[in-house]
Amino acid sequence: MHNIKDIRNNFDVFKSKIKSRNVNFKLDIIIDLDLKNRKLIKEKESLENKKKEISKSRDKTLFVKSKEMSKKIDKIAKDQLIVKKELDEILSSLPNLPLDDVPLGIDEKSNKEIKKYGEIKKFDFNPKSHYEIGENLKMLDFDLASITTGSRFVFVYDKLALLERAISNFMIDTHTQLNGYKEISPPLMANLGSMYGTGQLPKFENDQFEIKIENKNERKFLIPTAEVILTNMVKDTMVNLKNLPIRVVASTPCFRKEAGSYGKDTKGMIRQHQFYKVELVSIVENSKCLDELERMTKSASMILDKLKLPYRKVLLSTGDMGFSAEKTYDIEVWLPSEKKYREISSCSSCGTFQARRMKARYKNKENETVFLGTLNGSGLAVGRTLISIMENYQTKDGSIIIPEVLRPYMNNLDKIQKN
RNA sequence: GGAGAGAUGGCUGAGCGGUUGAAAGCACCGGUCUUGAAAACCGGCAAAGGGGCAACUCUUUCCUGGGUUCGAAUCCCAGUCUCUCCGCCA
Repeated sequence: MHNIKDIRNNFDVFKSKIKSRNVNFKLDIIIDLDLKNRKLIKEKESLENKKKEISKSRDKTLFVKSKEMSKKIDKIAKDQLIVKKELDEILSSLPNLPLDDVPLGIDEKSNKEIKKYGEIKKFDFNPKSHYEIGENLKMLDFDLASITTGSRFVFVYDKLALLERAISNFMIDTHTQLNGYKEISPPLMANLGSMYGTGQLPKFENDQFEIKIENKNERKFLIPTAEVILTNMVKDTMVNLKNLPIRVVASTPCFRKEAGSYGKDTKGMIRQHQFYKVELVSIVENSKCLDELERMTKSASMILDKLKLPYRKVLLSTGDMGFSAEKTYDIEVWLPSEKKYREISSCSSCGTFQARRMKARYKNKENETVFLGTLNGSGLAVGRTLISIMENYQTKDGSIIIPEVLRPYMNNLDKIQKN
């Protein structure tokens, strides 16, 4: 959520930053609404003040007048509320402002590669896609999932299911033991307030799976990412400075409608309605967001280092960033079958953007109440990690070598092969 | 699902129609003392919004939304959440 005062004082900067995010919305209306809003507030408050005086005087002869004023106040308050609501609706649907070092661009083509890591393996055969490998092993079944559930779901069997579980456990252990994150097993549903807090609502409602609930005052959603729940752990709270930074990690299923991506990645496990993801969330003093972003990105990429998978770090452009982000690094892993890097993690600093929506604050050293900084990142997407292991560690006969760091998590199994 | 109890500032907790934005304690910040710290003592300390260059000032807020009243944290109605007991159940 944007601060109207900041917008007012720096409208041109605000305008150009929002524009850089490919929002075409006539922003000038914000100024109009703000002016109108403040005018009505002024009117209302002056009447309220007079009314208060009457009440304080306890002068019975003025009581009638006071009653009239109440009616007037009600009317103005109603008008004011309409204006305020319109203003808030606009402000809450505008994305965060990108930091100055974020490359300008309309999509991923403008992303800036920071660095490549690891070595791309040369195969002496034509590497297969993960879904070919999985189906040959009879350990992935997309057809069955489409019968029981629908498209973009999958059954994972046997040793491949074990591998998926191992990946998740390995990641959590790494983050808790080496990177200072605390493990959480959170609810997998979020209420309206939480969805708003992290920025999934109101703008991206049609990407969310909503749970049907009898009580229509109550809305619940399956989490599209654990970020929603983990970040909202500080919603409406005043965090004690000495408890910062807060670093938490959770492995959860994530649910997304993937509306608008019809025909994209329809084959395989790349883009599913349900997938596991290990999520990192940091809650920090707002001045420390950028340091924390570097730290978080390192924590995430450490996983790929340990798995010995080739990847690259990319700085996203203004057009490719998520709604709440002010700066985002993507980590992209090499997929031999596609002969390109694919996103496996996205680490974002949201600055105070989410904290404003959540009313999540702390008292700084000067004893002022200020908004927290929030960051989130995948550490990593489990499904896509599974894919990348299958593809990068495949052998000519269709088996999969288990990366060494995962073997302790798989009863020391070193290879998955056809039964 | 049935029966009760509750929701007040960062926290604990008083207040139950009119100088109550709200006692007290804790926490926090500043100071005195101390070689330093602790303790003790003194002082400060809610948020959001409006107006003002500023000092400052005004409005709103005691779970949420309605209502009664000149006036509501306090009274009435509806809802949400939390806790306790009973039932059912992983």
